[in-house]
Amino acid sequence: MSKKEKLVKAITSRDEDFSQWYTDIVTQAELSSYSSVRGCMIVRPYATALWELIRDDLDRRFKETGHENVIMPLFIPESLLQKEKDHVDGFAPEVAWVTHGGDEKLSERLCVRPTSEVLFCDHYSEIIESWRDLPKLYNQWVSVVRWEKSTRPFLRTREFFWQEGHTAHATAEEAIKETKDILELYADFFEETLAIPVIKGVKTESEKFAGAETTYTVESMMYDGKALQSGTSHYFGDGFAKVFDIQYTDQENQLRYVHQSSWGVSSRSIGGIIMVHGDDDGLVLPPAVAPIQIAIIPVAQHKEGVLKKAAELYDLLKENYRVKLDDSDRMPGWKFSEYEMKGVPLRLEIGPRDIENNSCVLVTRDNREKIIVPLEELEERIPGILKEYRQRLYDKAKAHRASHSYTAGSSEEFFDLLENKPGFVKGSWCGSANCEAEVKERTGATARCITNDKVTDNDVCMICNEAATSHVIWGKAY
RNA sequence: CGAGGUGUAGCGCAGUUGGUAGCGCGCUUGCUUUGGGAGCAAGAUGCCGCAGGUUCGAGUCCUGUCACCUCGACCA
Repeated sequence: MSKKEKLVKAITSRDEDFSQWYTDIVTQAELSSYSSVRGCMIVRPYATALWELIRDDLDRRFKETGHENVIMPLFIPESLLQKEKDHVDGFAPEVAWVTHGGDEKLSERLCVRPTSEVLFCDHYSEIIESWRDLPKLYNQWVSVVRWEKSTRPFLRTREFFWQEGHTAHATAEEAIKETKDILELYADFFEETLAIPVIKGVKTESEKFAGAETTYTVESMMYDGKALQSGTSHYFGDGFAKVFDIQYTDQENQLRYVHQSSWGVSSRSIGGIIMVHGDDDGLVLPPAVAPIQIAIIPVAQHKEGVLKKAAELYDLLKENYRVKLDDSDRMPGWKFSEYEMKGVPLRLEIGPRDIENNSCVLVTRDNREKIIVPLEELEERIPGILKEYRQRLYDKAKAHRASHSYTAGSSEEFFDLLENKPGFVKGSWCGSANCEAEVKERTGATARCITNDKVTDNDVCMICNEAATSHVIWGKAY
């Protein structure tokens, strides 16, 4: 079989039809299934394992930085949701309502949480009294519901899984520091753990979270050049505190409002992993979150000693890695394709020839390079091989982003790039919502984030030609 | 929620002017195979999305409805 020929015919080529490719991966790699509830997905065991690893990594980071997990109710009374105007305006159109308990109509309808700011605020108003109670660094791992019109597995579903951190601080400075620290935490998580390069920045007024003063974001670029908002961290100032009356007494016996932040990363990140790293043979998973890191495939397993040796290697490696020994009666070639489809970083082949040479064959998922390793070197070689593998994923994604990123020097160039080149376009902006809306109308692209690049006197708005106040990354988004 | 498309076996599909259900893959069992999705043989699997209607007779025609897909609008 030629190298160029697609090994797995079941997957549509990425370049031919990207969204069909995405759907194929999701079903073929057994990540999710459609459920009987429209817009909600079944997260299958493989994707659940992936999500658990993502969760564990983030959770460890949160706990290392002093955060505590809590669990808030699934429901929000309508009156509570109504309290903060911007917030309710932002979410009301897409909330699901519970109106009955059994046969009885509820005196007040309950919404299924689309996010939990108001629940945390309500709770904080009761438990915070003194400066000694601060800061409160809470997080929860839950699912939320937003009644989306059109849905796609992992990227947009009516119920999705996430963590939402909600913190309360004595001062604005402290809350802003928290907001930014979390942004850094998220960036590091995406880059190190998921090998996905991100751009950090601030959302524009029209793109920021409903009720926030400032929204920070990490944005990543998918293979098709579209952006995925991968994590957000919001600074609330004391806006919610004033509405929900969250006050504490400071060291001078003065009543003060707390300053708050909230931040979240969702199961959407799974969609990001698929669309950044995946290829025409299936998923490609970063080692840190791969449910199976090494797949051991015995070759000619009916021959004496093969399964025994494979089992020995399994026992050796399972101490430090998530290993799967596939001794099913499938053909070896079938197994190769199967674990490539599932994005397993490393395949270990062991057959009679290897046993004779006291070695085995390691194959890395991304480039399919075959490395023959003497068995006595196996344990010491694997960490380096996985490290280089992760680095290749990251470098490849970064190079792809670089080759699909542009800086517009003029208005014509700006609109031409956005209309004709998939990817990110950096362009200076005057700060007006009208100009932003015009870009969206003409090109479908939105302001992904404001960078902290310096603005000079020569920089003008790409839309209206007035003096620019910031540099913005523009792009079409999921 | 707008425009278009598709619903027939687990999956992908065929099914002619209306005449009573088929192919490929997968699944089960057995034998032979095993270094890139094996071969042969024997099996199993259907309220033709759902509800009405026309007809002696409907997968096929009509009406309604639901679901899914693609593209817009809205959004993590």
